Amino acid sequence: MRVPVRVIATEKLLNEMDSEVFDQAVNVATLPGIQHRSFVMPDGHWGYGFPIGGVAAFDVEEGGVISPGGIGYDVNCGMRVVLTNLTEGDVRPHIRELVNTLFKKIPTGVGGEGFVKLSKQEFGRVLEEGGEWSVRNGYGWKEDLERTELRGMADWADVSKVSKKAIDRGFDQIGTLGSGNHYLEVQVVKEENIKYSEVAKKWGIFPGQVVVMMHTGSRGEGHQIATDYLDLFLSVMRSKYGIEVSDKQLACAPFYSNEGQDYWKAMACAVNFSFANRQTIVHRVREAFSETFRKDAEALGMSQLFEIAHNRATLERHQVNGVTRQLLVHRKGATAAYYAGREEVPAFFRDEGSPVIIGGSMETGSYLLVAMPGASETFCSTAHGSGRTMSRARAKHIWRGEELLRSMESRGIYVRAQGMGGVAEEAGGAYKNIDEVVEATHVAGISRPVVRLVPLGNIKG
DNA sequence: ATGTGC
Repeated sequence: MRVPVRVIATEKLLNEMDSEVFDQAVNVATLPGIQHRSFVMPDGHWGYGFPIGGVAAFDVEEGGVISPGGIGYDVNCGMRVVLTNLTEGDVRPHIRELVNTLFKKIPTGVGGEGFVKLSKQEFGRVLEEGGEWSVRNGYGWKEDLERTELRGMADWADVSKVSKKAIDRGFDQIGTLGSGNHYLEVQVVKEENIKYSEVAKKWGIFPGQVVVMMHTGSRGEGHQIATDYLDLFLSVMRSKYGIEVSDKQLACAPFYSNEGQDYWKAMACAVNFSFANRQTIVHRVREAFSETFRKDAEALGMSQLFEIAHNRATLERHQVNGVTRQLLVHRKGATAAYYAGREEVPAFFRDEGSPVIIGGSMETGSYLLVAMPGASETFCSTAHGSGRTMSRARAKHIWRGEELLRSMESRGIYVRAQGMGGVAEEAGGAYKNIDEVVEATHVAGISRPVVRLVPLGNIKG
């Protein structure tokens, strides 16, 4: 091990973690160029190579590596929140119509095709321009970009580093949600769930308000790019760069190598795909609300609060032992928490720090938080979700999709899903207690809860 | 996560 491992958790969460998490965090701590600590966030669980909830930063000037396993197959998977000026009283009577309209307008499920029809050449521009492309083509508002990480565009993207296969998989998937734990949810702000009213008010959040949250990523595009470069790194890692790893799933290459740079530029294309994807979905969400409530999206106050990813590597400056270094921070199932004073904080949030979006299960709710200065310890990182407590197979054994839908509807949550198996897999009971995860990040001083959001309606794959 | 596994 080149650095120690640090797990951020309460005792209960620590006891719930599978033992593979610790083995994996130890493996990560052996990789070339790693700095300070190999971290696990409180929602950590077993993943491909690196744990989900893993954070590792590599000094790129000192032979530090880039590793697809530290980023995840779903490159730049992330969260976006759009506000409305509607209240629970406005929306509840129309929730079925609203959710059905959303379900019709936003394709869900594996292999779902979007409504955006493009030539493969034009698709290259999507991969290089991300959310900028979407907004320029009428999918979203210019000000959405001011409230998106990196302004919705990783500007180092180079489409020539992306395989034809990846292009073929991605070019018809813009504006699609996907499957698994990806979802789009209509949520409500209950007065008693506002935890930090000063910041909530500044962000335009009020008691009774309805907001929209989504969780999706780079679909087949990012998956293929990750697959392509995992293969490439495996073939050169030992022979060309002499890097020995304890687990093949930790395939990596020096950041400043031909292969490392090619993946860095291809990864940015997957990042841009996911920005364009979520941006285009926001456009459809506004259309669905407009149709249901017979008002323009502007009149419905549908401005974007924020969007932030939890599966990416980013070049950032951090202090290590009092020296500022250029680090490649890998966050896999970990949200960036840029506290006030960091250059990454968008202008609107400069005084309080960046929002953090932590998605929970469709039964239990989600959180908005704000980054805290203690995140300087974790390379500006915090948790990203609840974290599963059991396999999808086990969840399907315990719950029946149809039954769960009926039970949720009786509790005021209307869900539309592509398949009933997927519903059972995502049962609230298959996840850790999100309140506990959030509390662990607060106690650690890395992020502070602003509001807990509870579901009214949800669409999923 | 994924045109879901070999």
